[in-house]
Amino acid sequence: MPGKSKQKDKIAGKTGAQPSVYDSLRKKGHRITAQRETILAIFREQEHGTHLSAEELYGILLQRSSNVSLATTYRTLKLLSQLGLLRELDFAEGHKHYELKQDKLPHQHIICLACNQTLEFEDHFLEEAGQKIGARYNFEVIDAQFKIFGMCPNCRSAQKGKRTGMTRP
Amino acid sequence: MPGKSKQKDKIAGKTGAQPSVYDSLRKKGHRITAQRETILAIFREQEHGTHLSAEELYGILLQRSSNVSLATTYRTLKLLSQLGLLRELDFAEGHKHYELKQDKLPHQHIICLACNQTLEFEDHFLEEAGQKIGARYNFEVIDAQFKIFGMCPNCRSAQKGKRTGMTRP
DNA sequence: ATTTATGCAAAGTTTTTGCAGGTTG
DNA sequence: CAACCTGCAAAAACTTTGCATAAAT
Repeated sequence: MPGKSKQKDKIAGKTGAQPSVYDSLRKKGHRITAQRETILAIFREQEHGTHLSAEELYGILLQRSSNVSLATTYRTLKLLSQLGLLRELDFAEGHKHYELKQDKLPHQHIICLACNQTLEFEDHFLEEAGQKIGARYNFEVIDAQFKIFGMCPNCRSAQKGKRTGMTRP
Repeated sequence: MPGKSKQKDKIAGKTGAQPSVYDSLRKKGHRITAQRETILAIFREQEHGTHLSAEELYGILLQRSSNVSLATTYRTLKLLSQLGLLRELDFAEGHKHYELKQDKLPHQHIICLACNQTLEFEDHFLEEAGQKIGARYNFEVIDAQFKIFGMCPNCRSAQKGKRTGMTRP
């Protein structure tokens, strides 16, 4: 279990962010920078379940004239994922996606291998299972992901009777 | 200039390949080639649960003087995964891993984000859950993967002090 | 004979890194 | 101020692709 040191430090959040985020950063000697705050803010603005790729996030940053470089975008995504603030998702598309890690409403994904469509579904049991299994191996669980890969109804019928190769979107 | 001698790879035969594999290939008009057989044979020789990256597999192919190119290695891994003969695994390391898909002894993974060590655990419940959830969305389930990302006992204590160590091998 | 697969090398994507100069605590 | 972070561009890591030839059905 992570040490829940709920320090009542009145860390004045610059953007009204949850103190836990700052704790997570500082805990390991990382610093709070404008770039990191901007990126976190963008994730918080997204609808629950929205996931962004590094390029997509960078695109949003550009739109806002945020002076965050692509390199920093990647560095930040990696760092925040390792701190457990973001979830790193891989849908076998050749690049990763990231979403805000939320304690409530955990969800999992079902991915169509033909059209890359992803659906989300909730399942509390899986969350618990992840914690339990992690504990069994003495791991500190950062994220548990259940992914179902398959063919969506559309692509299934599209390929029926065909002997075509695979389509690459 | 490359007077390629015949693709005289040891063609299956003694590997006791299951007919279902050939069916899977032929079903969609794919062909059975020496390269594909060699690659499948290598996977069958691995211990249950062993997963190989494209480069690792290519390394093995080179060791055996199998004239399978890296391009074909990639193409074959992708094809076999799409046919459901291999499982494509992504451990957030920047490259994918593949393992033989086996109907019995399904297993899942727990991955250390610091040292990339992976452990396997069996859980039949998760397999069933994947099928059930897939059915709910009318998906044809090709693979269901449950992955737990975290910090292994070793890395947990190593980081207690200060190190941010997140080096890549 | 026709269609599919392979090898090669070049090109494509996605992600990482070295450094000098800014920033944070 | 010392440690940490960032931007930039170059480079690395990984994967895909065009095309001529080879092989499977």
